[in-house]
Amino acid sequence: MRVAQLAKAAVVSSETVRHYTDLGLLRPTRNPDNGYQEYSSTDLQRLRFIARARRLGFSLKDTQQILASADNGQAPCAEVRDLLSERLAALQAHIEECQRLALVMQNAFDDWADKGECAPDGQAICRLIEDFEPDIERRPATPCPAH
Amino acid sequence: MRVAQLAKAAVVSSETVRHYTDLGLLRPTRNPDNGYQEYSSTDLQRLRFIARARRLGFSLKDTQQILASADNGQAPCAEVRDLLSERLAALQAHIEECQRLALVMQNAFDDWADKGECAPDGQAICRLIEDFEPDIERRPATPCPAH
DNA sequence: CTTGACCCAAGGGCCGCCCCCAGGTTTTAA
DNA sequence: TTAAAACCTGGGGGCGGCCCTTGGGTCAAG
Repeated sequence: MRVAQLAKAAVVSSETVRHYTDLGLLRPTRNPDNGYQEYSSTDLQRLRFIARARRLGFSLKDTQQILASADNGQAPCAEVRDLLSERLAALQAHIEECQRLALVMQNAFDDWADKGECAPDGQAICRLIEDFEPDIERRPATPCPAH
Repeated sequence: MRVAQLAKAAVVSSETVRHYTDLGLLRPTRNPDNGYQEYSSTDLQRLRFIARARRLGFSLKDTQQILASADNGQAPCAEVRDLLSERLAALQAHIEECQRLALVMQNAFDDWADKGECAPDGQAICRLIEDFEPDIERRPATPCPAH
């Protein structure tokens, strides 16, 4: 199979296939006539595996590691379980961080409903923001402003 | 003020100050003797403004836009309110996406508790993952795997 | 024989910084 | 007074996970 066929079979873009190939996650051979990449059914299996792993919340690096273990003939299940619980914990922390931010935003929004426009007094930039600093401790910036 | 002093005063890193300067958010003058950047108290005000805006969930680009309006003598309040509600909506969507993912992960984790190790049958990579494809429709990959 | 669909590699772009380099400047303390 | 420590400069690369572009080469259908 060539790039586009593989991509279609696994429902990802050709770019993604190329990207994974560059990362060494897929290992096509070369057609010596034209230099095209030739993917095997094993590559399709790997690609589907990667897609599933991504949907399960694993990073590409995680997936790389899992595949490497499997390539070494080791059953990666234990590793997979550990990784998953790490990723899940991190995701939950991330969610909480986002929720805190959402609260802050909601509060600001409600707060601002009554306040009028900035008098452009030449001093302030926007009092809505400048006067805003609630009971919130120092927090980092936007955790992940939604893609 | 020079970079480090400004950074300290606004509780951000010097790198951040430099970054914002590169983006044109801060506009220091040059000390002709040594080429150092010289920041004014206006820059400090702007920097604090930016930091607050970031803590409120605005992107740098948003902030840039807001500052540009203010620089043009326009009261940016309306814009700011609109932007905030957009950002909030996006963040909530993001949170929901993350929560869906967390559920999937949790389900997989529970599911896997009983299943044993992969028999390294030379075929499968890791059945935990390969056999996993629950009632979940096609979803994109990891929304934002927690920094 | 041309059109259009595919292939290639290499590079930049996104976001918001952080970190490193090599070299010049300023400040502090011995 | 001098040496070390701490600062400054510009430019570049890195993070993640791709997407998109450029400038080619290849190939199937009409």
